[in-house]
Amino acid sequence: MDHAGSGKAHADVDVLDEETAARLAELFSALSDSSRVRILSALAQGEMHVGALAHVVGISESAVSHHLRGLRQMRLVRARKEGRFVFYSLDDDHIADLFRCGLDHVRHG
Amino acid sequence: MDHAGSGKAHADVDVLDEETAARLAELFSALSDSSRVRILSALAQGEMHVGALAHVVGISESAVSHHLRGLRQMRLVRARKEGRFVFYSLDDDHIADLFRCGLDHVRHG
DNA sequence: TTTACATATGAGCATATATTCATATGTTAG
DNA sequence: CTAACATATGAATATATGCTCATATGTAAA
Repeated sequence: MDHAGSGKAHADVDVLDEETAARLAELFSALSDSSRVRILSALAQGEMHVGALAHVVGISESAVSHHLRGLRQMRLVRARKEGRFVFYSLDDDHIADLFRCGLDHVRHG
Repeated sequence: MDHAGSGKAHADVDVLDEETAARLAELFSALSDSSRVRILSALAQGEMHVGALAHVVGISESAVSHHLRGLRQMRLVRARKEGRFVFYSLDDDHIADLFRCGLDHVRHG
């Protein structure tokens, strides 16, 4: 009996289950594009509206909006309407932590 | 004078420069696939050879090998040859940290 | 109202990526 | 040597992804 009908493929190693792995991959996937990374790095300094983000990051407002949609759906950013502007900010400090954690590895890894 | 000829697009917000952003995105990109996430979660428990990883993760040895190549190039995993086997392990503890950091967000985020 | 502005969104395209298959390389056993 | 095994790798394919363009929605000013 080398494996039972449980979720684990092998008794002696417990891999992340497929669902958790998929969600984790999805999270990292949200950070796997340089435009999104720059958007988030800008938002790490305070809220900013779409047009300003586009200007600062250097891509079109449409592209920014598309990215923000994904980031919103993953609850990485939060939107606040003010007149015809929509200000975005990081949803919580946890995001910035994850961000810094990656930066550490990139810089002196 | 709202902007000089420096690397920054706007004086009052410093976005990550494109190169650093690209490297950070590349790092997260390495973790943006559920198969790779499961491979790394397995290696977090100790070194393992390719065939075992394939069995545990549930994808072909070829697919595992392709993934490991990318992970090796990004210095996320390290290879050790022993006879005809090649044992892989996480390159450093920093990887596991980044991993846990993401898991925290997924679980109680 | 009309006009201009700010953002959102769907379609289309071009590129990237994950997997499979076939094959190559390298190792051990007979 | 040959044969079986373990891993690596290139090609091909299918799917995913990022961007642009056109357009839609919503807000504010004239």
